[in-house]
Amino acid sequence: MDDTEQRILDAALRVFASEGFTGATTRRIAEEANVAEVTLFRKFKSKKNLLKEVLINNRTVFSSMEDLFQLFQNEKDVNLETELRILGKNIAKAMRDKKKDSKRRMFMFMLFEEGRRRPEVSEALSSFLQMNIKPLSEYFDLQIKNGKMRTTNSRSAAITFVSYFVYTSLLREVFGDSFFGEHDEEIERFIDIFTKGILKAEEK
Amino acid sequence: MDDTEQRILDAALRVFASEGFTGATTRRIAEEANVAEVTLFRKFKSKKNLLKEVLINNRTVFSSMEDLFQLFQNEKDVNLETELRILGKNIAKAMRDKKKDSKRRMFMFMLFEEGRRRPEVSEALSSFLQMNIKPLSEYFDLQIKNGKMRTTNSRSAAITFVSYFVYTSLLREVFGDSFFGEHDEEIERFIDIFTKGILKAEEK
DNA sequence: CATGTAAGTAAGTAATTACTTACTTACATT
DNA sequence: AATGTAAGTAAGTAATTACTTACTTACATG
Repeated sequence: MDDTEQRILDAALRVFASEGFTGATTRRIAEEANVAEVTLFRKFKSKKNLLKEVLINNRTVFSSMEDLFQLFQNEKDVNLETELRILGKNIAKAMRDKKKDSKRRMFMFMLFEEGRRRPEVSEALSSFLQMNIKPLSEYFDLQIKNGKMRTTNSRSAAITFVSYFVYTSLLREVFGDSFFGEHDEEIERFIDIFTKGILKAEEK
Repeated sequence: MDDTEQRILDAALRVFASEGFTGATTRRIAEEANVAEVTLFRKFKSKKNLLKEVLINNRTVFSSMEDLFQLFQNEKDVNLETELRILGKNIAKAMRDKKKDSKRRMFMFMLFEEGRRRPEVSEALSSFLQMNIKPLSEYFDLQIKNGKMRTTNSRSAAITFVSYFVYTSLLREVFGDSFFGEHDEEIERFIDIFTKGILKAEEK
């Protein structure tokens, strides 16, 4: 992969993420990448095509959720609740630490908007989301098999889990940390509800 | 309220929702409202100001969640799980039936994007979200007091609940119904997890 | 040295867009 | 009949934007 091309792709990711597809200008992207605007067109033909290439370029990088799961592949005797708590905090940590991730998250967010109008975009988005949900529901299936988790639809459980993290990280992005309190405490509370439910014991 | 003004506000809501703020043109909005473009500027001065007025105009209408809760104010002896199941299905039904709601949801979605750049927008969005979360967590507080729900942070419970519905309705909007199965079944499964948790009884 | 390649510079085109100005039409109130 | 008001028509302005063309510079390779 060309260095100049890569720099343009990275810049495009950033600018698309912060301005949206319509709001992003090729001039801004070129500026961000430190190339002449014309170079951008020579390499990528059109703005539309650039978006497509950014998507392809980041397809593997987006699957960060998959990496997080490799942590658990070996450890077998750990408590499920503890494991999820660790997973949740790792996700939160990844979101906090890496500024790159914030850009990616916002880029994804932009894809939601753009996906409503452009089928190729929604397709790319769909396969990315599946990439997050699939390993998680496979993990849940395993836990059910191991008798650590009660029999529920594993995909529904995965969606519930992912919903929370997507939604709250979105809110944190828009409102800063003012909307919630401390990250880890909030996650503790979610995991508590997710694992034990909200009902009183005798009501079940 | 002026009839023409209202027609412009309604049209603006629709166009902002489907095109985003940047993508929406004043020409399109005027067309949708069946007025001359110049009328739009006479009444609302600028595109920015129009967005602001749309926000103000819809502030009360957005609080649909509040209405849904009035259903429960009187019934006291119903099972909490059943109640939540009904609430969930009502939300889903409202989303399915009313086409207006789809526009509002998409408008809200656009606000997330726009809110990152414009503080007035994120402010309006914040107060709207509070409007959804507040009655729900008050409801949970009541249930805890009545001994039907175990002691958890009611706000965290509300956010978990809302996360699921916001996220899945977003996905349905972008991907159609292909991403999930039947609406009601999916909700049943979520409520099951939300109320009972995912752990096996002996693991708690 | 000669040639090819990747990049920049500069200027420009055609379309779009938010917004303005000047004037007209239709209707309602005094 | 006279006046005010809310709307339309038409034309235009200044800026922006995606994208193009023509030419130049720098560098690497044969």
